[in-house]
Amino acid sequence: MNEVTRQAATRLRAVIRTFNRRAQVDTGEGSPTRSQQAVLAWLEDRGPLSASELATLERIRPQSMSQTVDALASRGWVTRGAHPKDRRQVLLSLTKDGVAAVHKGRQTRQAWLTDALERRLTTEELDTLVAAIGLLERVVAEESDPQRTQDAAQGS
Amino acid sequence: MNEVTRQAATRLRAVIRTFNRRAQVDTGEGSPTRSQQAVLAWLEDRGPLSASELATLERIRPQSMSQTVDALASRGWVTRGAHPKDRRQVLLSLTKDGVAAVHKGRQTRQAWLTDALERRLTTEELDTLVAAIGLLERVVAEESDPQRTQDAAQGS
DNA sequence: TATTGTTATACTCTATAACTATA
DNA sequence: TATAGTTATAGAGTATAACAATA
Repeated sequence: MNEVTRQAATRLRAVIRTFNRRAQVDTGEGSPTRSQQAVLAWLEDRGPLSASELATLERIRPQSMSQTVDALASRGWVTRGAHPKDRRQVLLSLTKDGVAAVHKGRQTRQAWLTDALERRLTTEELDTLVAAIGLLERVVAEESDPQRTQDAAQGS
Repeated sequence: MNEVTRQAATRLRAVIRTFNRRAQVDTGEGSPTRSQQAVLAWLEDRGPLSASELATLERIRPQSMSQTVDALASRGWVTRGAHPKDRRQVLLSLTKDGVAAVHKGRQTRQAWLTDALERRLTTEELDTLVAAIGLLERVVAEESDPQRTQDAAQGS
């Protein structure tokens, strides 16, 4: 094991830990929680999805997703619709309020970060960061792990 | 607001979200939980600390830290000792088992990351990442915010 | 039988409120 | 009065177990 790699891993874990602390912004009463925000963002990005698909995307159990979806439906941010071909499935769709909520939530959660990036990095440093984000996306990408292929392939 | 900054922020938040999912490795029965691991790491790094100091470092309320400390003491990973000058304070110290636990926990939690860094990045790309980690450390650093100066200065 | 979804229950992490002991 | 620490309680987020409906 390369020592440079080991140190990079330690520092990366530490700074992401700090990042996560900073990211716990107070979003106020009317805003989605973090897990709710994630689900709303998936629905905005990919359109109607089933609870199973959302659970796979978020890498949590379907039972856990069930509760998040329930909360979102109670708030009027998503509606449940029938799947055209498979009556077991329930397709979740964003309502108008849901779209507004995800936009507001994203703006609130991202404000501190865009502010910090603007104020604390030069243009060149921002370029370096963007390049590194691309590398990180590669690093954290899912393995083509035989054990998880089945799950990963579920999204129809 | 610069569009490049906005997109960088969105991608950074997304990749860190994925990172966090990947980081939720199964550490098994005998290992510290994530919050326990963090406390053990602080004690290893800085020596005996009070519960208040640990709460400040972790940016959580003292009442919350109390519970984590309680769990660590029950496991025999930390011991409570008297503060030499202030009898209100309780100084937490790592036991031998605690040192072993934090080492094992770090190794387990970090394995997937060092592995992925080694296998998916070239040496030059790793350099870019390390440079970006330095930038991120600056970005997430705490403001010299007048409202929090008192808290931040507590660590004696 | 397998898959989708739900309900019940429990654990981790953190929060607020209220309290004791010490400064 | 202020600070350090604790106990009680609650909510968010996730897990496993058990079940119903549909494929």
